[in-house]
Amino acid sequence: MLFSMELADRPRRIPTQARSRRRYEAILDAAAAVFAEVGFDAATTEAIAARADTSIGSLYQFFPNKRALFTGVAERLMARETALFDAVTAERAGAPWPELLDAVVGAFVELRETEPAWHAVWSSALALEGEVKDTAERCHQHIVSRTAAILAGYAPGLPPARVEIVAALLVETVAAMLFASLRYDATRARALLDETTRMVRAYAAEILAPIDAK
Amino acid sequence: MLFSMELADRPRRIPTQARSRRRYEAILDAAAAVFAEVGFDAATTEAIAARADTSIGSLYQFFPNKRALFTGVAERLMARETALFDAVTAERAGAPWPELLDAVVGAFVELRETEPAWHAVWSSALALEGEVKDTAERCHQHIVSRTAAILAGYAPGLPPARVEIVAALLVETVAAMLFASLRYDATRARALLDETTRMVRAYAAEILAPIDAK
Amino acid sequence: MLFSMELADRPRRIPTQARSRRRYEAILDAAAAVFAEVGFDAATTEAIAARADTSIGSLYQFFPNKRALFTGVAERLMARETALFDAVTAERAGAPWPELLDAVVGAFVELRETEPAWHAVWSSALALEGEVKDTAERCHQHIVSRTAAILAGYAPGLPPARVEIVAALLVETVAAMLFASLRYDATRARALLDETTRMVRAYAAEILAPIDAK
Amino acid sequence: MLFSMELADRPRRIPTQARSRRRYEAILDAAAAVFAEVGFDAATTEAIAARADTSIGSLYQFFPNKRALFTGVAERLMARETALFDAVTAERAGAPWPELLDAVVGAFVELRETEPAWHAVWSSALALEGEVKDTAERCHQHIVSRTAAILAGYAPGLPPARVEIVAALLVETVAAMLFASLRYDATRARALLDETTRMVRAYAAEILAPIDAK
DNA sequence: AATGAATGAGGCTTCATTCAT
DNA sequence: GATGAATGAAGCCTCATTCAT
Repeated sequence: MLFSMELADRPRRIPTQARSRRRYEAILDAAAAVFAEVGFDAATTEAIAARADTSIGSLYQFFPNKRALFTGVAERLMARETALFDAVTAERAGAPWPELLDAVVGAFVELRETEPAWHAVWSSALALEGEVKDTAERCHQHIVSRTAAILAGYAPGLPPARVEIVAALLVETVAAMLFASLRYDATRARALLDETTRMVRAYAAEILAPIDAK
Repeated sequence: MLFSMELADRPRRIPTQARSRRRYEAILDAAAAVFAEVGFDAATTEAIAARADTSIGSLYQFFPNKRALFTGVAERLMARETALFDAVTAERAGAPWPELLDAVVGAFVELRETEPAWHAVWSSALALEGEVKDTAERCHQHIVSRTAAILAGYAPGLPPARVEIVAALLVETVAAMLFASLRYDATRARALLDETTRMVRAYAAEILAPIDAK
Repeated sequence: MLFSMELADRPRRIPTQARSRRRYEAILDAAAAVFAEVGFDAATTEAIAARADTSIGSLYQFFPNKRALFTGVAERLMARETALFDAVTAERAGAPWPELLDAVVGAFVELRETEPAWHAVWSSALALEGEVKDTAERCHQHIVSRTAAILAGYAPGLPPARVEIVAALLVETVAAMLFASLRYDATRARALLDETTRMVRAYAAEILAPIDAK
Repeated sequence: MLFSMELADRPRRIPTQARSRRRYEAILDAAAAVFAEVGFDAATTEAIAARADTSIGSLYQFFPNKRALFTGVAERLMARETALFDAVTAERAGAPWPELLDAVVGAFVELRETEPAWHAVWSSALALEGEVKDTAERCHQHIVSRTAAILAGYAPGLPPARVEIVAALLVETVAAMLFASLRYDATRARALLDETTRMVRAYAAEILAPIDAK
């Protein structure tokens, strides 16, 4: 009550001491695993604590409530996602558009396979109210903006409003197909994603073409 | 005990008498509204009963459990969706591809605006186990298959395997953007969907073109 | 409220019209069957109505509540039991004691096999409060008194207080073994009951002997 | 989910720490009292928790469900019963038969007066499915077997099959009269049990006599 | 009288969160 | 800080009973 900010859906504080830090990460890993396995609602704080080899008491030392745990997992994932996007695009600055596209999609396919909570986070993040939603939207928006900036570089003639919406569509589409492909077996998932890049390339070609043509 | 075989996620009985039928539909509507507002897990059977202006007792007379309620909502929606798809495509049989595409997207935009549970159903249906998942998958598969058939008509030279994956991508993409657009304000939602049809057209053009060209 | 006697755990009225009478008996039979199968608590009024091929509405026309249903079953059984005891003992009035004993035990074994609710009634009747308990006690007491009277005939020198307790023990023992034998398979049940009569005979011999001896 | 294998009707864990142990026993005592007062079905977990001066939460920390609570009460009672029987019979090994009989009956009369749940447990244990039934049957069988062994010592000439059924009858009879006497006032209960020992003695005398005679 | 849909109190159980040790 | 026992609000669901038709 006195420290009402503790009620927020955020970690109480991110510890810096090595020991605490380790425990904090262990809890986050456990939470990611449990959320991934059963989803936000079915996940229990006790299961997470057990998975992290700690007590619920300790868990609540770091996270004021269950949503904060989810927020923690989400934020860590979003940070990685943002960093990955920035890294991949920085690395290929100036590369031909299709190559860039492939690189980004490839990187995210890998990310999705590495991060167990990827599916759980993206399917709940936007449904949940509060912090998580904001974080997710911030992450999404960052990627869209960066995409728009890159796109503007490739198609300088495109009006900014259009750039913005095209970027949004690209990001939404790739994210959605990454998501959808989880429902497919490995082979078909691969095929769906390959076909996605083909679609996006065809689309990008049309958008970039007229400008080149003129 | 009496209804021991009715553990399935299906209505106990679907009433035919006008009065009961009305109540049954009212419960389904209420369930759709509540699921739409708070999602499957946060929805309470009591809230649904209250919304339907009935008692929980009555609710449980029709539906043996909460999942059955969701299944009911989902199946009604899926049935409408399937019917809508079939109607729209039948009506434009033979129409130029872009026109067909616009008609389908338009119809689904409207459906989504009419059906409050659309979002809730599609976001939970595939996550839930049992009946619902099957129904959702059947519905999805039906639309993909029909799309594939139509597509094959427009591009007779395309190998069947390719047709299948392209159809899947088209359906997934349109569905996903319908879904994503819910997070946008009306204007930007419109823009996103318009841009989606543009993307899909560009992609379709590329797929259909080589065949025409040859 | 106005007719507060309707709250009693008794049938509302025992119908005399043939049609109603038939339905009343059907309900009682159904109740007996259901109570026998699952016990008082697990029995549902709906299951009983269904078993009797009537509606719950009709059921409640005859019986004001579930306990009344049980009371009805119990009373019918008790009446039969009392009548049976009286008939068997009347028939063998003056017969040698062991013969009488065998006849009574035999008759009750048969009764128990004919009346599905026998076990259910006796195991719940005394646990339940109210009407049923009274009826059961009345029935039990009737049989004990009659047994005492008979016993007094065979052993005129026995002080009345002793006669009473011996009669009670005899009745309790036979009833209890009838009850216990239900937990045994047919062969062992038979053996247990045979052994019971042997025990009772040995006991009776000792009680009657001193008097004969003098 | 975490305790998914603990669906059995057994305690989740039996605590060893003094404090928890005390609470565990308090819950068991409360359960015994409530089951004794109203029976298994009418007992509510909430009433048990209240009686134990705890919250339901705590109750469910030890017992996964209501049946487990009953099983706990039953097993504790059965253990005491078995131990008591063994102690009493061991103590009088070789004593004359009537003395042994009196000692056992006396011990059980006392046990029944000390254990409030005695009646409730024995009247429900065999009706319930699962763990409880098994435990009850094991306990009963143990006492019957021990009785048979003792009996065989007193009457070495008796064929084993007969020993078995006689032992069963003795145990059933004593148990049943212990049970029946609960429905009597103190004086008459005493009288019934005294008469029971008289009956059993007469019976035993007859069984043991022929052998002595030869 | 008969029907069976409607009612809602109340039971069991889970699980996020607190707090004494 | 760490622990994990304790708490109790809240959800799902059943079923005895009522009442409109």
